[in-house]
Amino acid sequence: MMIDEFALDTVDFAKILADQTRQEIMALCCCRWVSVGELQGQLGVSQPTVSHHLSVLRSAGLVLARTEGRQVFYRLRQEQVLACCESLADRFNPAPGTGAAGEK
Amino acid sequence: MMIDEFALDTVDFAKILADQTRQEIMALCCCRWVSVGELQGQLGVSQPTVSHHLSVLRSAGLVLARTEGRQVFYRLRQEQVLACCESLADRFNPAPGTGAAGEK
DNA sequence: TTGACATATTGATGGCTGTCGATATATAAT
DNA sequence: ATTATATATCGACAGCCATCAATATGTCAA
Repeated sequence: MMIDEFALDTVDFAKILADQTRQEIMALCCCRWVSVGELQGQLGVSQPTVSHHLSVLRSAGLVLARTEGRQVFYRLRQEQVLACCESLADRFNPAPGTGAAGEK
Repeated sequence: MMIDEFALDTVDFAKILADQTRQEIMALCCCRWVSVGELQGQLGVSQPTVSHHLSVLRSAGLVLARTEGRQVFYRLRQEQVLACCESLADRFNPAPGTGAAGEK
């Protein structure tokens, strides 16, 4: 149960988060569709840089993309992100409740 | 409320987690005191490397250190780690209830 | 088709950092 | 004091990656 297509490794997930610009992009497209242009406007970086980060996020399955006309809108896959955050937290939590039998 | 000495920035926190060896160290000293030597034994890296990572974790306030004789024992500050994980998750959660006034 | 606009890709570069060997520091034992 | 053990620090190096300028690709308008 609770197994999505493929979950991100906790280290890979952290590596993706380990960048200021990328976290800002994630926050900006959190609960709404945002175009690349608007992202570039908000952040202070070049357009190729924005595309690069979006490519990373897309490869990791952390954003969805929707093309409309000549622009592309992105949106954060919040469930995936939160699931990864939970995996992280779990790694540093003693696991008394894995669903197995002999609970303490 | 809920303001600890100083909380880690979400980006800085992610950067600290963005390394395989460091996450392993954190997991190894999660709920117990572990010496540098034992860490080195478990991981496949040199002793200076272990010390380096511990230094990073110590500077970030994510581990406690206790010297005993000639060895030093480290232990993860789980509360800090979990608090940072929560900060991360919060960043990608719409915040309808921050306690502030003008909710949407 | 031509031109304007939006995004993606390529290639190059500079900075950061994880790693190690060598060495320093500190403590315990003889 | 000397030696052995445990950890920390230093210096150097290699690999990774965020960034940009230039260019390619794709789409709409005229």
